[in-house]
Amino acid sequence: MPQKKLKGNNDFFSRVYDVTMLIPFGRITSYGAVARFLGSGRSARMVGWALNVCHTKPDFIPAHRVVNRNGILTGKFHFGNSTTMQQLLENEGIIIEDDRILNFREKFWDPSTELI
DNA sequence: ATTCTGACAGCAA
DNA sequence: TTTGCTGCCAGAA
Repeated sequence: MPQKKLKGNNDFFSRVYDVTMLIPFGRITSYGAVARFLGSGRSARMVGWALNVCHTKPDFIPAHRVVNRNGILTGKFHFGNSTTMQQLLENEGIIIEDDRILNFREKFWDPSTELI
């Protein structure tokens, strides 16, 4: 069987995708929260980098549910149209105004707390 | 091997 | 309050 790049069992990216896909419908989280759950609390940039190439993955990654710590849709430009990310979130009941989630704290989902 | 970059976060001013 | 710099780690050239 082909040895696919054996970089450890699951590479960092796979974990990011796994956690991201576990985000419940209508909930959101932050890059830092995911990074912290993965072990490196200060590697939030890697989470964003992983989501940057999530389009190359066969599975659907709800990357629109991941925003920065301010609740701002910093990655909306990576969804093709700038309004796609906001549309997806609003479709899940998230209220967004001026690229910022209003009820961010209410909808926030921390994997290290909720996921156990 | 070295250098640059990145969908961030934290802190200083 | 906002702005800017720094740290962080993995991938691409």
